[in-house]
Amino acid sequence: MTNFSVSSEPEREGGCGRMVRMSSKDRREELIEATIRVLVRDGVARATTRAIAAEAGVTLGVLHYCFTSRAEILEEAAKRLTDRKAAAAREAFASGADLRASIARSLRTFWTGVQAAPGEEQVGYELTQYALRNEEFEQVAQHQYEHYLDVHQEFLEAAARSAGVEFTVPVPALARFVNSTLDGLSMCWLVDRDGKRAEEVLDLLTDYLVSCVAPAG
Amino acid sequence: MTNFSVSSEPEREGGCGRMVRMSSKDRREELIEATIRVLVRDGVARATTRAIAAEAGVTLGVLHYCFTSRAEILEEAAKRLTDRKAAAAREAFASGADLRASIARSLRTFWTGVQAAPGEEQVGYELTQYALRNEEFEQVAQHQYEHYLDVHQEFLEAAARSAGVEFTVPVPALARFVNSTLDGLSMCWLVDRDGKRAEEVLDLLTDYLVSCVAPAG
DNA sequence: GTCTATAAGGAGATAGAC
DNA sequence: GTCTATCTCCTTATAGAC
Repeated sequence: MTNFSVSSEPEREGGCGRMVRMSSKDRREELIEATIRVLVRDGVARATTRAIAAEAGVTLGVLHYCFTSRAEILEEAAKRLTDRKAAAAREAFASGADLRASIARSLRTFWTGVQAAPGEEQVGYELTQYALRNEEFEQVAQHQYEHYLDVHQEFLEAAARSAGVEFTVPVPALARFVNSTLDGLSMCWLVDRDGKRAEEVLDLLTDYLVSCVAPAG
Repeated sequence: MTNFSVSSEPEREGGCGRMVRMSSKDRREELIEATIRVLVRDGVARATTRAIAAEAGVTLGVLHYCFTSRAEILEEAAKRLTDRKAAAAREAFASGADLRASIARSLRTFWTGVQAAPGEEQVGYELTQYALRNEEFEQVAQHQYEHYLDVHQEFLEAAARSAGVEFTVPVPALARFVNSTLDGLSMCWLVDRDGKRAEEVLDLLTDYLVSCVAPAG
C-alpha cells in the first residue's frame, strides 16, 4: 500500500503549490464532487475538464490520470447527482392518517428543496437533454427517470397505505403524472420565478391526488 | 435596388459553386431556416456557425455578413421556433358541446405532434436550459413560457365556453398545470419512449380537467 | 456580394520531465 | 504521483482578395 494520504491538510484550491499525495480512489472521489459543484454552478456545457480540474485544485494531467475521458467523469457525476436527488426525495416523504395532509406536506417539502437549490434542478434537465443527444449517455437519462418514477410510486403507495386507502387508477401512471407535473412546474418556475402560481399548481395537484382514492378493501 | 435575386434556381447545398446572389433579407431568412433545421436535427450545442452555414449552403463569411454573431442567429431561430410551436398548438384546439371529447381530442392531437416531431420538443427544452445559463438569452426562455401558458389558457377557456361550463379553479393556475404536465410528460417520454403509459397520463389529465368545471352561471 | 484564409482562443487528450 | 508543455482539433469572428 503505497497509495495513501500522507497529510491531513486540506487540498489547496488554487492549485499553485505541490499537491497532497492521495490515493487514486480518493482523487476520483474529489474530482467527482468537484464535477458536481461545477455542473450545478455553471452547467453541463461549461463543465470542461479544465474547469473541473481547477475546481478540484489539480492539474489537467491528474484528471486524465484518474479518468480516461470527460465522458467518464461526467457520467459518474451525473449518476451520483441522480441518486442523491432520489434519496433526498425519499427523505421528504410524509405519511399519516390524513392523506391530504401527507400529500400536501410532501409536495411542500419537495418544492422548498427546488427553491433552495435551483441549480440542481437545472442541471438535472441539462443532463437529460445532453444524454438524449449523446448516445453513450443514454443510460444516464434512463437512470434518472427510472429512479424518479420509482420514488414517486413509492411515495404514492406509502401515503395511501398510511391513510388506509387505495388508488382507483393505476399507480405507475399516477406516478408518471406526478413526476411530469413536478418536472414541468419546476422548469416553468426556473424561467418565470412565479412562486405564487407554482404553489397554486401544487394545491391543484394535491386536490387531484386526493380525489383518486377510495377506502381500501 | 441592387440587392435582388438574379436567378430562380434553388440554392446549391454543397456550397461548391458560386452562390446565387440574394438580398440580405432573403439570406437571413434562409439562414434562420437552416439554423432551425440544424437545431432540430443536432441540438443547440452542435448548432455551430459552421454547421448552420453548411446547412444553408453558404460560407462562414456570408453568415457573418448577415448576422453579427452566433447569438443573434440563434435567438432569431429560437423565437421563430417558439412562435411556430405556439401556432401549431392553437391549430390543435378542438371544441364542442362535449367538454371531455374536446379536451381528449386536443390532448391527442398535441401528443401526436410530439411523437411525430420529437426533435422539436427536444430543442425546445434545450433552448430553455441554454437561455437559463446565458443571460443574454433570458428573454428567449421567457418568450417561450409566456406563449405556452397563454396558449393553454386560451385552450381551456375556449373548451369551457363551447361546452357552456366554467372552471371552478383559477384558469391561469390550471393553464400552468396543463403546461407543466405536458412538458414533463414529453420529457419523460423522450427518455423512455413508453407511449402506453404516456397516453394513460393524458387520460388522467383529461379526467382531472373535466372534474374542474361547473355549469356556467 | 462572395469567398478564402487566418486570427485568436478554448477544448480534450497525451508525452515526458521531475 | 504530479505537473508542464504541447498536440490536434474545433470554435467564433474577421480581414481582405476577388
